[in-house]
Amino acid sequence: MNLKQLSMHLGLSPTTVSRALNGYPEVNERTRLRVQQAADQLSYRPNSRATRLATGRTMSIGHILPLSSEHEMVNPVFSDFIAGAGEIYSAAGYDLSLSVVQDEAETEAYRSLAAKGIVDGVVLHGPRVKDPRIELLQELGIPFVVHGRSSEVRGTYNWIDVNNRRAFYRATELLLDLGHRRIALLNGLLDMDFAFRRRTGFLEALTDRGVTVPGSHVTSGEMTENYGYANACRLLNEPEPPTAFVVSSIISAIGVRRAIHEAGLVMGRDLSVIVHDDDLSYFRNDGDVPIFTATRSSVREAGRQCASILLDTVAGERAPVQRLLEAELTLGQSTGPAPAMRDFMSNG
Amino acid sequence: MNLKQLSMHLGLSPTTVSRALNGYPEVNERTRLRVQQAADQLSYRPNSRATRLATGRTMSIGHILPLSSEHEMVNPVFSDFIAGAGEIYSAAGYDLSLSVVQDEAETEAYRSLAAKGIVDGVVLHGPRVKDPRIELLQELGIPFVVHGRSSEVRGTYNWIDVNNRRAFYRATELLLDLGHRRIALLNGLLDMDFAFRRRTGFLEALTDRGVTVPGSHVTSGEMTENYGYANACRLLNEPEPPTAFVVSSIISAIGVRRAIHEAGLVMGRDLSVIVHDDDLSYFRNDGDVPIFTATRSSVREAGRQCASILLDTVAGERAPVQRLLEAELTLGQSTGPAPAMRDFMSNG
DNA sequence: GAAAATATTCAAACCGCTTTGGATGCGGCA
DNA sequence: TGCCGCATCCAAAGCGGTTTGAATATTTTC
Repeated sequence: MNLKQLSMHLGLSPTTVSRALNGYPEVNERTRLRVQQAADQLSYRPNSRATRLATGRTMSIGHILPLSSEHEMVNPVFSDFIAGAGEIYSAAGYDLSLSVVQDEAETEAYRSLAAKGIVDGVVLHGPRVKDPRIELLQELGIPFVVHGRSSEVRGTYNWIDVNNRRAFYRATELLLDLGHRRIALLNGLLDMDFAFRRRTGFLEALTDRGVTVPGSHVTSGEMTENYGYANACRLLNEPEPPTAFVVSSIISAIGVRRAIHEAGLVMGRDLSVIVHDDDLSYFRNDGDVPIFTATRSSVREAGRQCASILLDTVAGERAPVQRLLEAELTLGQSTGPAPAMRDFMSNG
Repeated sequence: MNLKQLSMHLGLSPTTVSRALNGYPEVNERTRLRVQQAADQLSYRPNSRATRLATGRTMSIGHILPLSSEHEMVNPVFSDFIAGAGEIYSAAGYDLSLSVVQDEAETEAYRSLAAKGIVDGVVLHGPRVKDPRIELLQELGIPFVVHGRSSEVRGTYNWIDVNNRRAFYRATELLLDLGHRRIALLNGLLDMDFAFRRRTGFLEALTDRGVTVPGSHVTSGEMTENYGYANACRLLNEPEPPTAFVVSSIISAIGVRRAIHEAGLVMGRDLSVIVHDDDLSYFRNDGDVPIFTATRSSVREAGRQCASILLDTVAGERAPVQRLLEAELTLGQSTGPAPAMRDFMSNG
């Protein structure tokens, strides 16, 4: 059932039927009703290939999921982000077009998305500290929004980010307040903007209190469980091991917990851990007292907000939106006073 | 730059240019070269909206990510699956169109995908024991492939599945061989086909050895970390707690491990755990001796295979493909002889 | 009651590509 | 020389919608 058939069936011109269904004012209300009913009954749905060609818009948003050839990890945050964004897209009648791309081909992927006209806008994931893709997208003139931002890129563009610096500043501060002085950071890859900012927050908090930590206590890598485990093991075996960890991902934190247990220690008593919690749906760090003390910010909500910003931009909204979400610092079971201080307190 | 402009620039007709670029034989080799070069140089890319309308094919595959309103979890396996499938799609020049849909709207989503012609084929995720979507897709006549299968749906269709029954049979068997008699199953939601089959395998192994377990030891739910934790806690507090767990997901198994630790017990000594390991990229259960003894089957590889089966089907391949992947049973640190047997052995 | 204004409908052009059904030109063959 | 076949190219008709510009009803206005 296509438009022509439907219009013949109704004894109307395609023009009128099209207008009736798309809510244009220049069609009689009674006619519109008749058309609407016939369309419902015959379950007519406009062929979107044709609509897209005619309107020049695709009603779909592109996401690029880069797969690094060296690091085999898929961003574990991706599916929850997509779930959030997808809600908004569906509600607005948009599709989501996902391209999985080897990262060396990413530039080409954007170029091609733009030129072939398969999307109306793009969400940029995992921005680097200096991310050339932003300028590329600007140059290509596609509406876009960045999930995160790129510290070393000038100019304004849409982005939405967690206040990573402040979150990690506060997390570190809390540990310092609890008496910890040897604090380690298990961070993401440093070329990622979020990791860079988290480290900045971490280091600033230490500096502001006049605390220094050895370089070996500040690590970065891909945030798998194994990464957390391996680094925690290494650090716990140092002559002067840290008494607290700040961990960039709950997944790595699980590895840290494993290392702590294996060392015969107790998390929250012998060692404190603060994680950044993206509020992933399969690992809810909630409950009466959450497992981990955490800086929490819902990645799903970020997805929702990204999507609506982008849809506004696609619809012609001019001024770029820059939105900084504050993470809440929630206390869980994984933090406590530094051992030394605890001894001091119980001795005194 | 569109086809018309390019053809004028070359002094050729659109027909010839189109044919030259698409490799049709009725164009002079010298001309083809000239066209090819001009296209490259001017970086002409056919507008895919137009191509899609003209050819009637979209070169894109649909995936539907159902979001349940009651269960808020996003399938944690999804992103790795997509990563695998996406590799194949990119290589074949296909896009991936993702719809995030509240599950009560899923039927409508398929209908609409088909009628509006936005995809050439569909991958069905998370099939139920009796899944009406399969018949729907057959009725709609869209090429599709199921990741998993639906036990109570007759007729043949493309599917690719892990041999869940056998995997769990073998896992249970191993535990029985190790002397365990009180074995609990922490399974996924029972209307999911994979969970149903896993339970079958589990129960069959017990029956074959004449072992019975109380109903409370066979649980099902959404496989979050909390689910594993809560149920393990409950079971460990029973008067006759299980000595071993079979767990359907590595994420839930992490919760189980947490419960075991909190109970002051040691996994692999006091309690054995076998998990099904989908080989997720952020939680590699490998290393010299993997953390968990596991039935392992890569979901990424399943994604690849699903994708190629579907592309073949879209290309006109007639016979439905049914492929059963065997999971490998890999020994890790989480299993050991049943405590009673250990005592027996050390006493003897 | 006629002219003007407004409401309603339609024919046809268009979006940018593919593809059908010729055209055109050229060499080979009888 | 005339005809045929082949290689090469092209005009035009789709694909199935939207949108412009104009035509036809229907009211409104005086």
